[in-house]
Amino acid sequence: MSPTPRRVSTSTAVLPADGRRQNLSLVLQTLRRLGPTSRAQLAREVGVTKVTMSDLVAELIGEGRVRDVGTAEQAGPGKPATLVDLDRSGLLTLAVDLSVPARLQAAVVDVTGAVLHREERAAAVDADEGRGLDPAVVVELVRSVLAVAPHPVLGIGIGTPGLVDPEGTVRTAPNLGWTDVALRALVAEATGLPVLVTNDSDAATQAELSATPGSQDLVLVQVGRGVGCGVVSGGRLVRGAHHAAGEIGHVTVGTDGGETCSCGRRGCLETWLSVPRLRAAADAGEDPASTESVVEVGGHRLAVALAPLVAALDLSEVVLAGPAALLEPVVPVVARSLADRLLPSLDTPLTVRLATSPEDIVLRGAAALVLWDRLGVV
Amino acid sequence: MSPTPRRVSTSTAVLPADGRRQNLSLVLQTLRRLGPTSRAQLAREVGVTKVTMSDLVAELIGEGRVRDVGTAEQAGPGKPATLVDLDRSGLLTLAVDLSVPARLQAAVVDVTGAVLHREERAAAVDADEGRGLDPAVVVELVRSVLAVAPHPVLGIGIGTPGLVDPEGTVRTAPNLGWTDVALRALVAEATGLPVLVTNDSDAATQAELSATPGSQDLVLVQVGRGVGCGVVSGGRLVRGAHHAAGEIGHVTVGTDGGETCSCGRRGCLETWLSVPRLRAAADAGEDPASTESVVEVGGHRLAVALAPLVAALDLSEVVLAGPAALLEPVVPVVARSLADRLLPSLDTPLTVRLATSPEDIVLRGAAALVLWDRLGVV
DNA sequence: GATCATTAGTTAGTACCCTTTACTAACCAA
DNA sequence: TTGGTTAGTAAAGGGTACTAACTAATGATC
Repeated sequence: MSPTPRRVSTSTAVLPADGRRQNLSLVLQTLRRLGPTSRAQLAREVGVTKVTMSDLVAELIGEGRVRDVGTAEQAGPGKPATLVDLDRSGLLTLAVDLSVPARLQAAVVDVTGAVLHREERAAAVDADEGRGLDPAVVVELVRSVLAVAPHPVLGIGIGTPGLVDPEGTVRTAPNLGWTDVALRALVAEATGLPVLVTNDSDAATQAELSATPGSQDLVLVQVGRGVGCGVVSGGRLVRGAHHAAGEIGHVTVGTDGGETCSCGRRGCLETWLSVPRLRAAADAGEDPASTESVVEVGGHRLAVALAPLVAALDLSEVVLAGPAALLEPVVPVVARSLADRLLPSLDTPLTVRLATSPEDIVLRGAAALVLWDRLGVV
Repeated sequence: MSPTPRRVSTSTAVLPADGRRQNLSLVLQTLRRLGPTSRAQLAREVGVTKVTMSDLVAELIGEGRVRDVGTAEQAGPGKPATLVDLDRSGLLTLAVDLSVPARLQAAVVDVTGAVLHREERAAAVDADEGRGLDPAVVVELVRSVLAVAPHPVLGIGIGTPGLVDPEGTVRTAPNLGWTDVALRALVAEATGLPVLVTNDSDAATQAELSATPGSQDLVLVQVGRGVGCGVVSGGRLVRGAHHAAGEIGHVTVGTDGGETCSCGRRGCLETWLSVPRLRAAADAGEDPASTESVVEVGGHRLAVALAPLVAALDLSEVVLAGPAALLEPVVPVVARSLADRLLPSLDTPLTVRLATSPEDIVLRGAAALVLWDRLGVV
């Protein structure tokens, strides 16, 4: 009766060529999802005719993005299918993780998220003494990895702490001692490649999103020296009015005071929960089950902060990322406190869990963002 | 260096006809934004050639959506423009507001949001006695207004309390005593028109969004018997994993207890802030400036709940909707408490304000949703 | 073993959408 | 009057995806 028309949100006109590119991206996404597939099957999945799909596939084969992988084993009557698949060796990206200054990383990542080659640098950053990270170190690291990359890479993705504007300029990054560093422009000029710069929490969230494609509404909380998060609503990563979405580390939590924070106020989320705090408690052999323990208090306060977010956005998942051993005992605390503070959901209940694979989560997310930007592949 | 390609998020193929429809919608949106405009100007705004724009406009004129409104006064050299504009009289919708059972409303609304004709019904609902609202009342009300509508209407938009699924079935609406009422199907069958059913807070948020098109990231908090909200992130209304986004009334606020709520738990947002509570305090002549006043406490608790949301989504506006006289003193309290609990923004600070025009906000929002669904006009 | 049904993929022709190019119409200014 | 500028239309062309009809290859059935 009211068939909601397929309509997109653009501010500019859609030309036939735009539709074509969209459909090409859709083919790549479908191949990534299904693996080797026949043209006929692809046509059914994407919703075009076999004729059009043959044409689309031919174009992608011509670009080297897709290749023929032989015929399928027979299953039922009819001509056996000739399968095509992503040319996975040709979809490499260079990913950079600046989230830990003492361990700057760059790596060649393939389309599955596997790290093929990695290099690291240690940078000594002391923001208090005005000694920030020299961007030239990043450029050198990128050049070094690029020199040994097996194929030309599709682009460069960089996950960095701090606030990043859409132009790829790092507006402020206290952890790196940066203010208004035009990182994208710098690396792009040095390499001549497309460069994407993103906040590290956003990159991690993108990695999680790629790993669990079913999730459309989740928050990923990254616990490190501080606390940041990435929010996915309706399958889209939230950017925010000032590109500062996810900055929850200095939100006051609770209505009963708290410790004084480095920002000068009291009761910030970071004063309740952080890796240094959890590690100190673990090293001291504190009992995590005790009601007053760091794990108990930190998980509870995180839930207090997340509850309004979960309710207002109707999220289905809360994901914790960071040192797995330290965070694992926090998960049930958060789950319990959230359940205490929210109306139970009618359908599937809220899931609270650790990130599926915390290793290299920023690197993989940065790579995924490049793939998405260049190919429309998630 | 990295020109992010125009790409849309669909799961199905984009055909040229889809692009055409998108472009037609874009013309209507642009006309709504600019008012009477020449074809040449439209072509520049939308990003197609004059030729294509003439064709698009001709099609819209043929459909009766757009009409010629004479030539412009001369301004500079060249042939004077022949202006076209939305045929505003032909873009009527029927909007229904079920948010207050004692005052069910239906109205004919034009494209500017003006209410042309209105009817009301009073329904006595007592959920505790199992006496819910008879959906036939809604159907009768719609029929009655439809009978006197000056033109055929584009569609019917209904704002209702409760949880609404994408099929237009009201899953649960305690205020109406409803469970699984297939409202869309009922009204559509009775009228033969396209029907859209939405949560009332979402409709209100849509109305606010239409009124202030610049805002892309905001939360609208509707305070009534309970508290609900609508969240807009990146210009899109958030739906949530279970179509239950915005249900913040029963989130526990604070870490220091609170009154017992109708839901059985303690410290829910609704126990701190609601219209009955504010009205009782106002009637009792309580001093709103007192630290312990209902206004002070309610505003503070709302800020406690909103702070993590504002930070995580990097919202730029918090809008309060409801009885203006009661809410007006709450605004500065919320603003102050939010500022206390958040890091100050680098750029434009957070705005806290009342809804631009609280009258008929649900009706206008429901109408806006119909326009959006049918025409792609915001 | 021949025929039929079924499925994969291609070829040929068609319809639609937007563009480029070229034109007319209408106005101002010198 | 002539030149310049802008609005709008006409005709032709290229890109995109469609339908219809075909070939190819296989299993099932008689």
